[in-house]
Amino acid sequence: MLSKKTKYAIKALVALGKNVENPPMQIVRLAEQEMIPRKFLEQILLDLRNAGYLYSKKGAGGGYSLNKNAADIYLVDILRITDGPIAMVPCASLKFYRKCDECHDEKTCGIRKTFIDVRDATLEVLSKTSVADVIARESNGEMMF
Amino acid sequence: MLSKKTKYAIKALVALGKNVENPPMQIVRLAEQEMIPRKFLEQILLDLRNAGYLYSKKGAGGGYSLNKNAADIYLVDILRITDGPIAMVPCASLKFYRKCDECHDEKTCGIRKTFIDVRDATLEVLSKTSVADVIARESNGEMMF
DNA sequence: AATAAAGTCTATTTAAATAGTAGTCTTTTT
DNA sequence: AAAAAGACTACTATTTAAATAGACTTTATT
Repeated sequence: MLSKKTKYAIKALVALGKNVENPPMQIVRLAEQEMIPRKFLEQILLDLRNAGYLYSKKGAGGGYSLNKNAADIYLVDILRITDGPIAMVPCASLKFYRKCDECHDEKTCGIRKTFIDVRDATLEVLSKTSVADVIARESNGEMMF
Repeated sequence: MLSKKTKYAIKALVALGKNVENPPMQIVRLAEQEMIPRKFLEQILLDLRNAGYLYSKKGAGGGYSLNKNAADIYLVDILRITDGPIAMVPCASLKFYRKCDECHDEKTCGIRKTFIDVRDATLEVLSKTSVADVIARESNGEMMF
């Protein structure tokens, strides 16, 4: 399951993506608008900023805005920032590989390949979906979330 | 991430799949062999049994064995028993649908479709992989887990 | 019939991870 | 100088996963 952190991150990016014509948005406003606990959102935005996805400005009139085009921000990358690995087992992770500790012998474990396939299938979808796609779908009247 | 419960379940099924020519295997033996905490394994086996995947026999000479052919036990079904939904968001779940609570308005949420696609991609892999496949791969010398 | 060897079932405890909060510091504008 | 923002770190609470405990039931053996 996706963590709330990730859901909040996506929501924030979508909101900022829609706000792109306007001046930067303050954390407090964003938190209220998206119903996200303010201090929690603060941390999330910081992470996204430190990863280069957001631009922030301090002081009066400051706030947050996207640092990239919404079409260039892919959900995979966001998930990796907020939730870590995409794979369901650490040993099948591309970016966060770790040895599985239930597994005494990597050579004789029969499930890794399956979960690498799952990972690849997931990656296929998530690395093609951008924040812009999410925004586009919202207005489409499709049933979502 | 897969829970330990699920990993243990898969391990147990694999071990029982290999034990199919022999008399039923006792929980204690299985726990020792697979290095799974005994009482925890006990619960897991019960779940698998109640779902129809295992046969158990009480009393002296009793124990557990597969109740289906290993080729007919698919990982999807096991995951659903031990971890619940396959989807990453409740509103994208086929078997465990729930409304997402961060989402005030299902109509205007842009991420559901993406996570339905992810779910379908995952399902595609997991519903084609059986315990027999896992066993077959073990002996293949492929690097796993 | 008695005993021992198993599994069954439910409740509880512990530990880890997630979610959320608090507070102080820094930068920028007015 | 003051006020309005974000930056950063530490802490607390809540939830979920993992593990443990114990009393009960069934079956085989003697």
